Formats: sequence, structure tokens, C-alpha cells
Amino acid sequence: MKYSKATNYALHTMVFLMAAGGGKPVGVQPLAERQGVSPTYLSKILTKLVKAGLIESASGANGGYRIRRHQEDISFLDVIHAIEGTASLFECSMEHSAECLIDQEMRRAEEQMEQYLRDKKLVDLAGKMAKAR
Amino acid sequence: MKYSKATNYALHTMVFLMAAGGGKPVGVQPLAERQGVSPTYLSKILTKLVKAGLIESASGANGGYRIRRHQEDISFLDVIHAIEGTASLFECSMEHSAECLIDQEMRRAEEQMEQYLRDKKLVDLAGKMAKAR
DNA sequence: GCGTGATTACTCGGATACAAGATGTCCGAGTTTGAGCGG
DNA sequence: CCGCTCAAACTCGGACATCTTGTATCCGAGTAATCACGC
Repeated sequence: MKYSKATNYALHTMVFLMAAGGGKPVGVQPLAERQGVSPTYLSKILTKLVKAGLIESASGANGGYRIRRHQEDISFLDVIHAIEGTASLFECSMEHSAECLIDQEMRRAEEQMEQYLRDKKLVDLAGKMAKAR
Repeated sequence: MKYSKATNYALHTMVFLMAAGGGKPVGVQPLAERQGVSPTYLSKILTKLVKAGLIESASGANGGYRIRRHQEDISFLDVIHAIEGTASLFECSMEHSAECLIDQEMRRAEEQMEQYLRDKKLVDLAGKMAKAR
């Protein structure tokens, strides 16, 4: 029960892409080098973000990744769901007669966390991160 | 990023032990049979609950497990921490100069969920579960 | 100068390898209860 | 009736086996920009 490293990479990459702005795309190499991860692996992660519609990719020379326009209100939850999936953290999987009460409470607890992450926008950190790093 | 089945087993067992009361201990067989899991595996899970001080074990014939007295205010979080550990769900693991802002936000989000689970007491469900099952 | 082809710098996707953790089983050891047996 | 012994019913702990998932690498394919070359 931990968040995967991929989520960590994805969040950091998103913040950096936001700081870079919507100009020319950023290649995988500088992004990977900055985080100390192999470019090929990071590209697999970024592919998920592309499919989720959070960023867009540009093929060919001078290609790379770029934040999607008009989506600077992307939340933490958007990124996490793109990487980890949207499935519930807890599933009872027992054959109860009715709906499992434990399951209900666990899902409500999870909803508390998700609500917080839904309200937190990445763009709030972009500025601070740029100078902190 | 999912809760383990062990947590599910632990929560269900705790609720059932509460419904059973603090009289004579309950053996592993009936508990395991009810949840469709092998007794030996369940015993490993319950050992963690014992070490966390949530339940106590009685060796020998007519032995088994029993809820600890004066602890009917056991919360969901107590059980989860006993099984999953108390480590944070998110760890940045990057060599930033300062504290990672992403890490801070993720921990706050997690704290939202934990707070909910800390307030939820198992005893609230014990009665309902008894008749629902 | 201008098109055309080759080269280069990228992303994309699948296949594969590796490691770690979750899940589950097996077995021997210790512990308590209770029955049986002999005095 | 009493005490002793022994068997049965348990938990406990470690050592495995297995399966899934996360992590990571490699390679071929496609794509776009740029450069070189010939007309």
C-alpha cells in the first residue's frame, strides 16, 4: 500500500512542464536526467499522461512533451488517476448478502483524500518549484 | 496502490470478534471459514493484530483470539496501521535541496483520509454487521 | 534558388527481464484443557 | 476420590512456494525537422 514511484515522476514532470510553459515541447532526456530516471521508462509514464489528455506529445526532431493549453487547472488527482487508475483503494471481495459496511466506510475515507487532491491544482506549485529546484 | 486483502480480512475479523464479545476466545477455524481463507494464513494476520495490542491470544485447547478489554474505541486506522504499517503513502525520494512541495501536499491529502479513519470506530459497525451477515 | 533525398533527433509501442511484495502453504514447537487410568 | 500421565486441540513462528505488480531495459517502427546535393 504505497503510491508508485511512477506517480512521483509524473507529478514532478507535470510541475516542470507547467513551469516551462506552452512554448516549444520539452524532450524526455532533460526531464529524465533531472529526476535521475531512465528516459525510456519515463516515456512510458508520460504516455499515460498523454492518453489521459493532460499533456500532448510532438513527434520528430525538436519533439517532446508539452502541457495542454487551457488546462492549467489540472489537479493532483488528475495526474494520480492517470497513473494509478481510478479503481477504489479498497474492495471487499467477500460474498456478503448486502453491501459491505466496512467497504462503505473505506470508500468514504478514500473520498476524503480524493477531495483534497481534487482541489489542489498543480499550477499553484509551478512557480515555487521553479526557484526551489 | 491498493489496500491488501490482509487488511480486509483483519477488519472483518475485528468486527466479528467485537460482536462475539470478550467472553471465551474464538478459534481461527471458524473465523477463516467464514471469510473463505485458509486458517494458517489468517493466523499470520491476527498475529500482527496481537502485536499491535488490539486483540489477545489464548494458547492451548479452547484457545483462540479475543478483543482486548477496555478497547472498544478501536478505530479503523488502528487496524490498518497494524497491517499496512504506519509509513507514509508517498515518498519523494528525490534529492531536492529543500523539502519537496509535492510531498507536502500528498502527505496532507493522506492525513485527510487518516483523520476520517481515526474517527471511525469499529464498534459502531459491530451490531449492524452481526445481523447483516 | 529550389526541390529531393538522406540523415538525424525525436516519440511510440511491444516484448522482455528483474525485483519486491502480497498471498498462501507446510511443518515443527510450545501450551493449555480434558479425559483416562491407577492408586 | 485424587493425582498423574497422555492425548487432543489449539496458537506461534519460521521457512518455503507462488503470483502479481512495479520497475526498468532493449529494440524496431514511425515521424518531423534539418542538412546535403544536384539541377
